[in-house]
Amino acid sequence: MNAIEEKCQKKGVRLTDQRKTIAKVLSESKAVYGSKDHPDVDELHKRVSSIDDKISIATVYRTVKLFEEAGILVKHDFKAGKARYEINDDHNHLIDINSGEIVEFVDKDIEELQKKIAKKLGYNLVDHKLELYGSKIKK
Amino acid sequence: MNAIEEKCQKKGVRLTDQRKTIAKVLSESKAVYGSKDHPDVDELHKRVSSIDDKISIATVYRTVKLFEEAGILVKHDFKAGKARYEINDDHNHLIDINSGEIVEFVDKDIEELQKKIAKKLGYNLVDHKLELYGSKIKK
DNA sequence: TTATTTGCAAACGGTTTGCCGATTA
DNA sequence: TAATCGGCAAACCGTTTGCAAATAA
Repeated sequence: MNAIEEKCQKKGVRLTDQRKTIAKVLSESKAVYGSKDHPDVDELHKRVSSIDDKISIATVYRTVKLFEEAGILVKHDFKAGKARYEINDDHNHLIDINSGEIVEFVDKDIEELQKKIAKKLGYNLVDHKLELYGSKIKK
Repeated sequence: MNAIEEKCQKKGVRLTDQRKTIAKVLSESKAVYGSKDHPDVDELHKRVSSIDDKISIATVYRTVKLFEEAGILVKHDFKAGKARYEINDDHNHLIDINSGEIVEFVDKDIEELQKKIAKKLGYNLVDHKLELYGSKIKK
């Protein structure tokens, strides 16, 4: 049983065959595709179909939304149009404006600074989204 | 002639009556609605229609895209579904998760930090998007 | 005059949903 | 068994686009 299935159980989310398959694909996503993997629903459906080709895209949509509401996945709209998903695990993204490649990073300092700024504005920081867009430095 | 019209001229964007009207609405947007104003296309169309009710929503879509490509407007997808626009002027957003209210802010420190992080990852920072989500601190 | 723009309505593309038979707990 | 889920296809909704008439330069 993978991490996603465990979280489902904890939250009382019914574990169907389809959901297990989707959870499996998501859990393996990073391992197989590296840290740049942020599949959209179509891509997920493709991967899922290679295991069970009877799973409809509607189910992928429903599951992905379910997992998001359960806090298992995060949804990104790097460029609106197609949402992309990845396992919830707090970090930020740097997007290569030329290749579209996504680099993940975490930075303690920026996190602290954000909290401080929110407080100054009279808010408790609940969530944040930081995306950097850059071009590769040539050596 | 407002700032948007000037930029259009500079960029060789043809100034039609419709575009002038939309530019006017956009220029006045902040003044009238305050810093929390980030209208979507529908809202823009409504405001524009009160001046000239023959302007179609297709034109608003086309114009808004045109202005964005000219660097006059920035497009936001705070929550995907409906894009929202505002005059291009670099700052960040804090979004009240309860009321949806948007607070704008700038912070030098965070800007510097972002540049540094990008560099460390091997990139030149071209653009960035920072959104904080918070809940009001009660006093 | 001539390239561009606009309004209209139809098309598009990602996402959601109603229905109903299938499945889970 | 009762509640929930999944497949299918149709609906949805924000956005884009082809076309012919109107307009800016």
